Amino acid sequence: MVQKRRRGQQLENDILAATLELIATTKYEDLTMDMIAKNASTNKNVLYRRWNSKADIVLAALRTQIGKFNLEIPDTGSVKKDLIKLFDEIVNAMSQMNYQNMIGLAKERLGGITLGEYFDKLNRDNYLTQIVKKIFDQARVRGDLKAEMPQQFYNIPILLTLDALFDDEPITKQRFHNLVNMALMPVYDRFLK
Amino acid sequence: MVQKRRRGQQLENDILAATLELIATTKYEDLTMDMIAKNASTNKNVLYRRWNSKADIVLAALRTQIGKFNLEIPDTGSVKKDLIKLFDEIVNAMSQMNYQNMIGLAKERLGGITLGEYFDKLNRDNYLTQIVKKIFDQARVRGDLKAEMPQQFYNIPILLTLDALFDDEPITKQRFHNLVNMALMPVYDRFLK
DNA sequence: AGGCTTAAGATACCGTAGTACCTTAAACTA
DNA sequence: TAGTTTAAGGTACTACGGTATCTTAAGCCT
Repeated sequence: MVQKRRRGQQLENDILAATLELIATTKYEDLTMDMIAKNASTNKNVLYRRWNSKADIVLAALRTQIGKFNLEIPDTGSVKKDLIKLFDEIVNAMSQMNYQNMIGLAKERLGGITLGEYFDKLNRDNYLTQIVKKIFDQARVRGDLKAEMPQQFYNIPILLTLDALFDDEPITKQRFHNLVNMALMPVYDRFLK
Repeated sequence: MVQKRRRGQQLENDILAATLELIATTKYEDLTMDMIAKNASTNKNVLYRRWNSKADIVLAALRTQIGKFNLEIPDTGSVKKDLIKLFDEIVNAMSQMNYQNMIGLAKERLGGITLGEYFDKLNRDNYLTQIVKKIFDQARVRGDLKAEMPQQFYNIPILLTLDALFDDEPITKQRFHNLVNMALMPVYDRFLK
């Protein structure tokens, strides 16, 4: 029985699903483009026609899952409470699904992405930073903003989160609460009424 | 005339010098281990006996230069002034030597190092973080420390510096002053008398 | 239905990081 | 000085990211 030839979005979805399937059991450095192609019953060329690199396809696959987390944009009326709620949701989301050991996985599996690739994306399409910006948009609408914050400051949460991921301490709500209270709010308070 | 066979430290120095020579004109991704080996008149095996990866050898080579900057540990009697002085020295050092375009170079040439490799080193042997720790050691000796700071907080300067390197704004003293005043001191003040 | 265009399938290829393995010079030991 | 150990030199190899090129199926247009 010959497999019907898939096209377009259908094929793309299948490839990302195949990538996710592999990344659940294989660390990033050990994951090969040929493995992805084979698991999706296709070949490397098809991958490279859609994505520019291994990092790209893996990030794309992970992003489909981040979407499923369906993180609400917190809107408690306070930037600090919004941030706490956001990180709580992240910790919750991580402990769900088959993401129990996601910290170790993220470390191992994202570890192979290069700094250039990473920082390139940081400002463009980083999910956490987008949410932080939205939290400040809400504050602006409420009139809670005293001054506009330099763009770079919106990156601080993801920088600290990433740094936290890569050291060997466990990721807990408490730890993020400390980050919010001791590292984020002291900085952000300056821009808030 | 046959080249005498070099050994030990002598060989190691030659290899790092050869690496630096190449990295001055070649971006990280385009630099090959064979190029380094050839330029040092040796072979890849010798490199891999001393360093574990291309990232390792390149970072080691760059570190020899950072050493030459001979950054003094600032000791002004105030953490804030120490940090300002430190970043001023860094900007000065960067504008010296043939480091005029070092920002672009660092971006291009370090961009190929992976996140894992980078964060792995961050806590272990990051030069900037070491200096920040020393600045706090001095504060501790002076009795200026109200409470011990979590380890992760010593990383904030290098994280912000790296993030600044990878966006497209020019690196200036003013920019670092803003970072110190608006992002670092609000966090650190909590631990200072 | 027949012809055309697009993109998937398949295979072969290149370059480089990293390894295996053997030879040989340098340094150490007696 | 002879013998031994250590590490450098040299060559060949593997594996994987990424590319080139050709064939062929799917979808579209008339």
